[in-house]
This record gives sequence, C-alpha cells and structure tokens, in this order.
Amino acid sequence: MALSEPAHEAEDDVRATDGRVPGRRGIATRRRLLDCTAQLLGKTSYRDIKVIDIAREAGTSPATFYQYFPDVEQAVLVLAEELATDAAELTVLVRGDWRGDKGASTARGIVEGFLEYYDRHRAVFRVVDLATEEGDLRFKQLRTRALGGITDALCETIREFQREGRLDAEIDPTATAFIMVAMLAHCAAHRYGFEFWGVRTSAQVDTLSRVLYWNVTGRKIKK
Amino acid sequence: MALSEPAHEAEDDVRATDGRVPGRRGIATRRRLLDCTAQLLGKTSYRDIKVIDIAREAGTSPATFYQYFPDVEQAVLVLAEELATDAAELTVLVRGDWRGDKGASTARGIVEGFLEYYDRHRAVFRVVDLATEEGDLRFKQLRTRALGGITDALCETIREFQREGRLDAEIDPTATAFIMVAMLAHCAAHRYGFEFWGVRTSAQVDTLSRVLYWNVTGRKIKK
DNA sequence: AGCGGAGGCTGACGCGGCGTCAGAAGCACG
DNA sequence: CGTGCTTCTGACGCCGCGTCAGCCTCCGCT
Repeated sequence: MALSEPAHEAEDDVRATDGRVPGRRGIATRRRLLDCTAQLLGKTSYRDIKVIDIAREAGTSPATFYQYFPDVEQAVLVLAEELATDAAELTVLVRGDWRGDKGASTARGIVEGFLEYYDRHRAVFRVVDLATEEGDLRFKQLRTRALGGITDALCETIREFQREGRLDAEIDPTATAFIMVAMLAHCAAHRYGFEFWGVRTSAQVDTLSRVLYWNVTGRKIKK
Repeated sequence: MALSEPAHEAEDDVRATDGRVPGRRGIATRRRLLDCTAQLLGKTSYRDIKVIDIAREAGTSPATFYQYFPDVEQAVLVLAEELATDAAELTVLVRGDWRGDKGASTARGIVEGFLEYYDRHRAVFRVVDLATEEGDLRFKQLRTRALGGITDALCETIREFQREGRLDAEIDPTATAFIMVAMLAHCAAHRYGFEFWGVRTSAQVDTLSRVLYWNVTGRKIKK
C-alpha cells in the first residue's frame, strides 16, 4: 500500500467560506493570513492563538479572516497541506546509492535533509503531531502523506537488501521503515532538548546515520 | 550528568492560589478537579478545554477551580509532575540482565513496559510534548525528569558494554541512549497510526526490541 | 470618462467563557 | 448553639468569537 498520495489543493480552486471564488486581491489576503498564522504559530503557544491576533498581524479585521477560513484550525490545516507537499524532497534523498562506501553518506544525507526539513516546518509540524495524537483524521492523513513518501522509499530499499539475502528474512520492512522515520521525527522535534543536555548536533547526526544505515543495509557503518 | 532528579510536590505542601493551606475537603476538591482535567484531556482537544468544562465535570463552579489553579495549564503541569514521578518504574526495567539469551527479553521488557507506561499517560504526555516543543521550560524539565531515568540507565549500560570492547569506542553512549528513547517515545505516541497502515503491534515490538538490543549490546538479536 | 456591479472589507452586535470579588454556606470545636 | 475558619459560588466587567448587513474598491464595459 502506498502511503504517499499526490494530492494538493491547487491555488485556483480555493474558495471563500461562502463558496465564491476569490479574485487576485482575495487570494493575496488569504495568503497573508496564512503567513501570519504560521508566523504566530512560531512565537505563541497554539492554544493561545486568537483570530484577532492573526487579523491584527495581517493588518485586517477578524471578519475578514472568517471570510477565508471557518476557524484557526482550518488555516493550520492548509499550512499542513503545504508541509506535506513539500515533503517530496525527502523521498529523493532515499533513492541515493546504498552500496559500498556511498551508503554511509546516503544515510547521512537523509538524516541531515530530514532535520533541515523539520526545522523549516517546526511550528506547523508540532501542531500536526498534536492533532494527530488527539485523533483528528484530517491531520493524521496529512501527516501520513508528509512522511509516507520517505517511509515507502525506505521500506522498498530494505526489501531490496532483504531479497539479496543481506538482511534476515524475518525482519519486517514496513515496521522497520516506520520506526526509522519515527526516530528521525522525534529527534528532529526534540533536538534542542538534546543539545541542552550536552549531546551535540554532530553526535546526533552520527548516531542517527549509523542506526539508519545498519537497519537498511544490515551492515555496520565503516569509519 | 544525571537527568533524573527526585523531586515531587508532596501532597501536604499544596497551596491554594491565595497561599492558604487547604484542609481535607479542599484537598479532595483539588484532586477531583485534577482527575476531571485528565479525563477531559483524553476526550477533548487540549485547545478546547475550558475551565467551565472542568468545573461542570467536577460538579463545582469555575470560581472554585481558580481557588486551586491559576489556569488550566497549571493543572496540567501538576498532572505532568505525577507522570514524571511515575516514570521511575521504567528505570528498573533497564537494570535487567543484558548478557546472553536474557538480553533479548530484557530489551523486549523495556519496549513493552514503555508502551504500557505511555498508554497509561497518553493524554497528558501529548500536552507535555507540545509544550516542550513550544519552548515551555517547566514542561521541558518535567519531560526530562520523566525520560531521564531510563535514558541514564541505558547510557550506563551502553558504556559498560563499550568498556568491555563489545561496542566501538567511537559510539556516543549519551546520544545513542537519547535516540533509543526518542524512538520509543515516538512509536508509543503514534502506534495506532502504525496499526492503521498494517503494521501490527507485535511487529512493532519485535522491531523496536531488535534495534534496542543491537544498539545497547552491539550484537544482533538471536531468534 | 463615467458608470454599474461583482468582489472585498469591516463595524457592530449578541453570546459565552474568563478571572475576580464579596459574601454566603458548610463545618469543627468549645 | 454560637464562633471562627475553611470552602464555595453568584454576579460582574472584560474580551474574543462568529455573523450579519452594508460600505468601499476596483475592474470592465460602453
């Protein structure tokens, strides 16, 4: 089963809450509201974000916000959609060369790419995670779409090594791929917590790369 | 550096918001409010929990809530404190026997214990995670106390195997321990998402145990 | 240029939760 | 049964929510 579905709200079938199709100016206002939402998400607790704050930040009135989104959650949902679409770049990283010496740097590339990707979307991602855990299916689906690509790709690579007899047949490729992504996601989310306790970014990247490389290829990384 | 600090608000230096020390009845009311908060946290989005809901659920008035907590966040903070104290049970699991055949079941015991622990505290844990990621230091500290014990213990075990030459000297024990805990935490949080995609709990536990065992002992698990 | 009309914005309003009092109710003890 | 402390709550002003009707803007057409 493929986890990544190539679906994304095109910029031209955007609707206002009353069903009308906005023109140029409307699209721009909507965009400004989204950007301000993202910005506030970065500096305020999600729980405390008020429509009136977003409106003020965007230099408009609360009523205008409601013209484009039924509530704050819906606006975040759109941001999350963009995050999911943006995640395609991660899949590419997995398609690198896993054989021989190249393997180690492919693993490292994934780790670095993932951390960078997460950092770029940190504020939105944490809301997606929360909503997913709270059982919200729309966010859950989006999260799956964001991380599904890289999971699928890892899964396929693992299966390949397994076919060649490098990895035990008993290993569950899907479970392993999922767990690798879980590891990456959680480390990305809490990396600054790590640093606070004396674990440097470089040590994190090294260790993550090692674990990833081993689980995909079945070999220990060479130094 | 030890991550786990044995500090916990004793039930008898509890204060009302005005500074007075509550009596029997007061303590009971406070407790009821905490329990209702936890309960609501399980069935409502954190963002939507209102003081008035908690009060209604507890069969009292909002004003009473404010007598014991300045806001909802503070109540959750107390719940989080209990979660952190409760985490001591996890540390014990790591102190098992890692040698020979016993090692595999020690690893499995940690995984199962961790998942069970997380499930019990799921609702509070996700708020702790969110607040931590949002940079709230009080929650971050609590989270560190909750997960610090098991991290420390794993770290020490890894170091031991390293001293015996079973693990490469280059491996960073702290980083590895942190990453193992990260893996566990994230899998615990999103395990039902996994199941939705066809990854059974048993496959998760198997794979987590394998990865954990390998990273701690340096050996592949025997089937 | 002038005008009509669709598209875009907002002021104003009723609603409901917030957080704070002062004072009412409950309880224990002499 | 009264006294004094603890506990609870009704009432209030405040503010953000979400929804209108109506106003402004700007485009396109003649």
